[in-house]
Amino acid sequence: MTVPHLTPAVEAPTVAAAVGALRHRGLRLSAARRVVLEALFAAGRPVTAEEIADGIGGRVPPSDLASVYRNLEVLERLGLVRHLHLGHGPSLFAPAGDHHELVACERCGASAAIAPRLATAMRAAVRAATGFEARFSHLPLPGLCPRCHASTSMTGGHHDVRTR
Amino acid sequence: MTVPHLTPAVEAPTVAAAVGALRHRGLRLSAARRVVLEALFAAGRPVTAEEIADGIGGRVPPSDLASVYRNLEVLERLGLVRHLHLGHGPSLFAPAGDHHELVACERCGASAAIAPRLATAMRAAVRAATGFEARFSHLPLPGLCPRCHASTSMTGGHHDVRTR
DNA sequence: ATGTATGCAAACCATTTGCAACTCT
DNA sequence: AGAGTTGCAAATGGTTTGCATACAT
Repeated sequence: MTVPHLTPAVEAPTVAAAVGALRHRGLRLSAARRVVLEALFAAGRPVTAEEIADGIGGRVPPSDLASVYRNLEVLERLGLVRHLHLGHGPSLFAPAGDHHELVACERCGASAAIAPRLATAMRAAVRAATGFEARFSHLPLPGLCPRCHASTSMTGGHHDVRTR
Repeated sequence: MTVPHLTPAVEAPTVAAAVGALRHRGLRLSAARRVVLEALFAAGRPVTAEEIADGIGGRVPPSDLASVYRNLEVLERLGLVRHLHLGHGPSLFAPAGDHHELVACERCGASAAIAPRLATAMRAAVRAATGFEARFSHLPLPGLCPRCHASTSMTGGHHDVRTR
């Protein structure tokens, strides 16, 4: 899977930003909260709330799923986290650091960044044609990754398959 | 209860196509099945399974939700129906007749068709830039309708708001 | 007659909420 | 001290499944 942002093992900027934003709103940096942040950065790719609660494969301590959701919501409101949908399956969460616009595979979830120039061009074209303002950050531009597209072609044209 | 509804002009081709496809697969055209088809066409817009079960505002007889889902799945497998997602909220179902590519508002669900020419151009651009094959039929191209975009601007730049 | 489809209830998954206990600041 | 948080359990909303009955062919 292509992940648009390489996140080094830096916890500092994350927690630093979090502390500032949290304090500024009279909120606390609790242990559980920090773990959610760490999990998001440790994963290095968009992850589900459940993956975070499970501890990202042992890289961070496991925590309560309900609290994970609550903290993700808080962090998202603060602009530190964002979530995105792929159509089927649970929402994915990622650090908000880099607001990439993405194209994602409907079938396997792989994603790739869309160059700002291209995103802007498409936005203009869509605006001119429909009046809508296209955005590919919350909901990615949908499509099929090269591999899935290839396998679709091989199998011969077939209808969508629910992958849940 | 028998609801004596007037058959809209569009029912004929629908049911005709359905009968053919169903029979061809050894499936039956039951009353409940026909009602789902009629509901889809009577609605004139993508609708939720629940709306269909509720009878599309009295225009078709209400039916069991589980059966509606089962029938939608059958009809979709036959290529008579398709479903699409808007990110939040339930899936929407529509007749598969016209395979429009759509742009949909993330906030209010409004949608508009994307001209084939534009869709093709974007597909080519995305393919060249990312290798992905863009598709806007199952998952629409995401964005904001003119109204929601305007209200967003007025309110001053703010983060996504969950509208569920 | 016979395999399909239906209706109802129960199960499921992702997510949210109520609430008493707890802990940052 | 006291508001913000947590963990656990229970509630939600959307969708699926088990099963005995009813129906299309």
